[in-house]
Amino acid sequence: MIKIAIVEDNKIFREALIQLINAQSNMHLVGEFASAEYAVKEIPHILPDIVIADIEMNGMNGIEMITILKHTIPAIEFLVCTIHDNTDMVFDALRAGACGYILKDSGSESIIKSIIELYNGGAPMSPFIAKKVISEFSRPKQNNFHNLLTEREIEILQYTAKGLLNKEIASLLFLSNETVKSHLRNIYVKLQVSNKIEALHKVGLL
Amino acid sequence: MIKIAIVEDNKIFREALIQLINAQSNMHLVGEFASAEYAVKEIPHILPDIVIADIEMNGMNGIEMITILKHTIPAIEFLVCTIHDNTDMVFDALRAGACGYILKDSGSESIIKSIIELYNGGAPMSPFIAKKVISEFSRPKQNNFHNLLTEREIEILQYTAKGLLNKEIASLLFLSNETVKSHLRNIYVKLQVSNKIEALHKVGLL
DNA sequence: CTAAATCTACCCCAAATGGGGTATTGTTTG
DNA sequence: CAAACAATACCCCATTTGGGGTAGATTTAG
Repeated sequence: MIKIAIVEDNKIFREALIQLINAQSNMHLVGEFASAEYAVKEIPHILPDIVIADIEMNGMNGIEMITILKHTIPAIEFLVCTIHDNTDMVFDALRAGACGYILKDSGSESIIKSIIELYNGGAPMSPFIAKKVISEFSRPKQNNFHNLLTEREIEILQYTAKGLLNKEIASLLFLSNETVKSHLRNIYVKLQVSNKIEALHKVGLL
Repeated sequence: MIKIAIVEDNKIFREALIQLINAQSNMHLVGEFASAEYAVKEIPHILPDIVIADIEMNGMNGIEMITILKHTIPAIEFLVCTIHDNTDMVFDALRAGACGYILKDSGSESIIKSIIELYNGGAPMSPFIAKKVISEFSRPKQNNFHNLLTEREIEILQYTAKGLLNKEIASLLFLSNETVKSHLRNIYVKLQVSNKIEALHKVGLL
């Protein structure tokens, strides 16, 4: 029996979800909330296995709610169910601790399947969301600054990112410290920054 | 008609995959390779839509192969199909440019479904793999250094991570530069490092 | 071939950072 | 309450970094 709570401020969608859950023999609805504030207060007492959460809500949003609840009771799994597939929102939700992210237009069977997958330790996502998430890993590889920076400059930035001092990089590459410094200065001009950490930010190494 | 190539050094599994693909009306097998070296040479000429790749192979492994081919022809999508669900291997594959990662014991239907999902722009993964990937995003949140560093120290490290100078942090927080420096020195001692970038590494902000 | 870009390396100097102290003021906790 | 911790802020001094040049050697591109 999977204990489920729903946090959704849209009444129509909330009612639909409730009906859907109640129709399942292996699920039990233990709470329904129309606001994140209310959910944050009550969920610690009812301890559901899974919380189905909307993100865009009046007052406290779903991300903040997940952050708080996940911190209080890490065992609860969150299935974000929203109309938005905005990239930032997806990653904010995942960082907050959500393990599933599906879109509201997914259809009933899909939602049920997602709940079960989540309960079994999986991470259900819409294919489109999954692709976004996966792409995040290969993104840093094909970066854009390869046009701007030379091979040597990138090499030196990479060692810089590891926390090495200029002189350490210099001995590694059999260069003078001054040469490493020269490269760094050229990098700063190209990236329009003025220190190592800013440079690492620009090229996505930070 | 989905054009598929297979790279797999295990003959039995390769034959099984070939039979499976050939049995599908909407798929067309355009190449089968028993080694990554051979695949790297030939695949650029046959231009499949999807390459089903093993990772553990004699000679060049699947990761290197994907890295090379993805770099040459970014349009090809890779479905990694392996017996290993080792964390490092999964992330290496994703970083190399694979968009799907399923286990060999997934079953025929599951493999077919994954190919179709990949072809449609999704990112098919075994639930267990998906969970690993998703967890990677929330991992940095529940870090261990909250016991070691004070609130103020974490705050200062966070501004440091943004590339701010000590004096900029000082004015932001209405402190003296010397105070910021003091905090940083205490941080260095606690983390056993000796500069900002190393410190950011230790706490996972880099 | 000439021009541009890259890699190398030096100069000087100022600013920022790191490492060693010490000290005052609260706050927390055993 | 005393001890420990946290936050603030100063001292001195060495090292590192950043910003400005210049310049030779090589490689690349027009």
